[in-house]
Amino acid sequence: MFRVNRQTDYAVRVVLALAKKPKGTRVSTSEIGREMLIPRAMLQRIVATLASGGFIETQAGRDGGIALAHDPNQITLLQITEHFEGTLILSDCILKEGDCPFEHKCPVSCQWKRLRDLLRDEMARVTFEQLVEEGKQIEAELLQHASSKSVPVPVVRNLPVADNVPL
Amino acid sequence: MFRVNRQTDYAVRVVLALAKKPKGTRVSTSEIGREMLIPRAMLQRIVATLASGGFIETQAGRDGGIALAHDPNQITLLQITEHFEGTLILSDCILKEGDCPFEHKCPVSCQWKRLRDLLRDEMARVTFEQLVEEGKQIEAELLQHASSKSVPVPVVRNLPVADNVPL
DNA sequence: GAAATCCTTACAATGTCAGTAAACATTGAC
DNA sequence: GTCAATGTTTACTGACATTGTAAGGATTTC
Repeated sequence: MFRVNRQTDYAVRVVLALAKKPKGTRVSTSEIGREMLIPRAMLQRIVATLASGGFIETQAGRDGGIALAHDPNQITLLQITEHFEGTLILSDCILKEGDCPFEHKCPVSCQWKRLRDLLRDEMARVTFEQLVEEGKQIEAELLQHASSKSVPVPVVRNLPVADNVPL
Repeated sequence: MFRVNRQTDYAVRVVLALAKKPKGTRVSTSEIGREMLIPRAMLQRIVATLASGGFIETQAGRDGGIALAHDPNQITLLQITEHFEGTLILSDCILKEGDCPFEHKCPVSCQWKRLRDLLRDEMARVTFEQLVEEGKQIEAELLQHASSKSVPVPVVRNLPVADNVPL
């Protein structure tokens, strides 16, 4: 297949939930679990992993909880993803030097590498500040169209959508 | 993780091997297996899958073998990949309508969708004709530098490499 | 009919992932 | 100091996908 683990999805949701709140707001894990519909035990590991990556600050004990360690505009989708998935790789053949019997002679590995760099670059541009903003826009659109009959479709602004894929 | 199956990698190699040869050349599976270092039993399945996708034409019997069904410039990396992996998906949350409890309210799914479209678009631009050309360029560079001391590093021409990824 | 080839199916070994559970450590309120 | 609420860590299980092996069947040429 070709997709991020569910754990990573969950982690993104957690960071987004924190990014939505005023800076420094501390929230208990269980509260986030309720809000974001994440199984408790999974969430425990995710929180620990986020903390080990320095993305959140944790506070044990009564009234404890977690809070973002940085501004949402300093945290990118790439950072969270790679912290949970490891460095992005589209094909094993560029994983290790010498792992592929064709080494540098292979044009395919060059392309996989180029595509990976492209994807990484793009993911590095997506900050959680941006995601929060887009979330607000989407909610505004939903409210605006609430009484209309048409189904509201969210639009990501200022971002060209590539749909000119042949075949 | 985040990578294509080995089977897909193998399949790409098979198509590339065929694309390198003069149009219509028929090659036996076992020969490709030797050339591309693919386990025999795996290769059988891969060839069958390629045939079912209409990418190759097969001929049973003595002097049989496989040949490309189309020009290399009509076959893209995306086609082969999606035929073996299914439609590209970066995150499950955009897999099915109604599968994600947040539906369209979620800015994250919008981004995953945008990134996926970007990647698909880029992969659709990579044809096997291009891969063959790049392979020739790489070999030429290798020959040119064969007597020099520097380790030859292949360069993909006219393709910007995104390495300005922060952090 | 025999040999070479592609096609299909079943199966086992391995690894990954999602989720559960339980014990532990830390903190603040009383 | 004790207790309760919270985060931390580890072990385990079941489900599933992936890789690879093996065997038999179908097709074509000689």
